[in-house]
Amino acid sequence: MATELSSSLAIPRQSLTCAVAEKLREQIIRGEIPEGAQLRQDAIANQFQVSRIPVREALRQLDAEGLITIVPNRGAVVPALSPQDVEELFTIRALLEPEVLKLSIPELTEEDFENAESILRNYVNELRREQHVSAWGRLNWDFHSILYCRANRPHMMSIIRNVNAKGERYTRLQLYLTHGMKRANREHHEILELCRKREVSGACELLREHILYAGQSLKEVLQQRRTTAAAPPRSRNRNNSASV
Amino acid sequence: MATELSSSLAIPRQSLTCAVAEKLREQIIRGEIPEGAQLRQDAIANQFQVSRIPVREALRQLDAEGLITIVPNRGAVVPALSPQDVEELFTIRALLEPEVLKLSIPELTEEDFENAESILRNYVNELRREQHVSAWGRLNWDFHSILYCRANRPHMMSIIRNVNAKGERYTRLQLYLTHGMKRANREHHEILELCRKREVSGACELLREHILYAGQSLKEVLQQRRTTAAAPPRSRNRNNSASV
DNA sequence: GCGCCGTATATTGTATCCATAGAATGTGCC
DNA sequence: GGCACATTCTATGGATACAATATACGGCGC
Repeated sequence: MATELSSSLAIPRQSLTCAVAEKLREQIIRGEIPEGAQLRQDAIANQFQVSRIPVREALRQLDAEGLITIVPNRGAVVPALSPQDVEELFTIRALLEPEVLKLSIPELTEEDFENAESILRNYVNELRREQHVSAWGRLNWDFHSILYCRANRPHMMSIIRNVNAKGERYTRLQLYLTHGMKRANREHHEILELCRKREVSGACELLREHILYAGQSLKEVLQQRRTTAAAPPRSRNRNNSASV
Repeated sequence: MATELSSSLAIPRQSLTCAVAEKLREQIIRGEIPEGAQLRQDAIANQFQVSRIPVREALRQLDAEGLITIVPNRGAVVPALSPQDVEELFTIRALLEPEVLKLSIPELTEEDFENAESILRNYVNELRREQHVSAWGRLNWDFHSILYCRANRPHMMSIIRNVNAKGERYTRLQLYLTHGMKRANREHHEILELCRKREVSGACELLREHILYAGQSLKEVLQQRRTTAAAPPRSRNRNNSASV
């Protein structure tokens, strides 16, 4: 779906900066680089076998995207989002995405529906093997973005993609910790069905609720986790998944 | 009002990259760097008396913000926005800004109102001397952002600021070409009055119409200009401000 | 124990050099 | 004369070395 390399022509072989930014973005989204982690220019340059120039440019780019925070003279870190931050991100999604869906539904093609269904099947497959948690987030985004693509609103899509990227670490958390996968899957099927029937307002409203529910339950998870984390370190060193 | 050097404390003296990005951003927004203009690294580096590295990083940053477009191996250009693009930007504003205003109104203080009024007074002053067209855009944004600031929604504010920045060149055009200043000024006063009365829904609805109207009239201006521009270059070389 | 100072590390910025992609230019051929 | 192709030129993309600076850390004296 996102492999536009398939076409043999038009291969403007992206710059190293873009490649590094993409790799880092993915690592951050997938949680391989945890919250609060410092991003050392030298380490990254070594890891990708490039000089520090592309790395520095990539970091500036990710900073502008809001995925990392560059504090002057102290380097870049992956910011930890507060429950309020997360709620805000989901509120933004709940505002923008139904609007785009509304514009997109009338233009969706049968091929789009099939692609979306194919993703949902993958979703179910991945649901059984929990080790691929990071794949969930990607499939989640792929599903949503397919439904939006026909709206032909590049600026909105760019914003939505960015907001999703910022929150995707947490989306995965919500899917994982609250067993939200099944509910998400059911809602995805319902939304897709409504799109097929071209029931615009119904689909948009359900999408909105779908996003708001995820945001709300995630916020609760985060607040709970925060209070337990803030509590005195009882002997219970639970099987913590902090580094995931 | 942006001279935060005044405060003796908290002077994290921004990096050169940030300074260059800020200067370029301002030049682009003010239209001093026109649409389609190439941004040469060497030229910029010379202009600001810095090496190319901070310039390159600043360009990446502006690219991520969507203010410029970097084409691999061909450098950065200021993209020309189509009427559809402009309409989309204003649609986004019309969606987000009333939402933020809704959250902000209950928290607005008397001081905020006075600041907003002060800006509106400046607005009227600048209205008389048309040479300061570039100041209009800034005052416009300042007024709007003051009304939103109490919503305490950093992510939304960041998006709104960015969308405004992308469209501000055109906002100025609208204010200038359609004599929209007077109408904008009147609507601003009305919005402010409704905020004072804490009439949330009224203020938000008026704000939404205010934005949509500006977008619509601007779109018409652009379409008209496009068709006339495509027409043979009549002798009319009006007191053009194209290079401003 | 507390504060001060020096060192180590990482970022920030400069200068220089090289490779290469695009564009412009020039040349030859039909 | 116009078009295809080769050459040249310019600006970007990237590497490397080096200087400057700010932060963090550790030890030292009081």
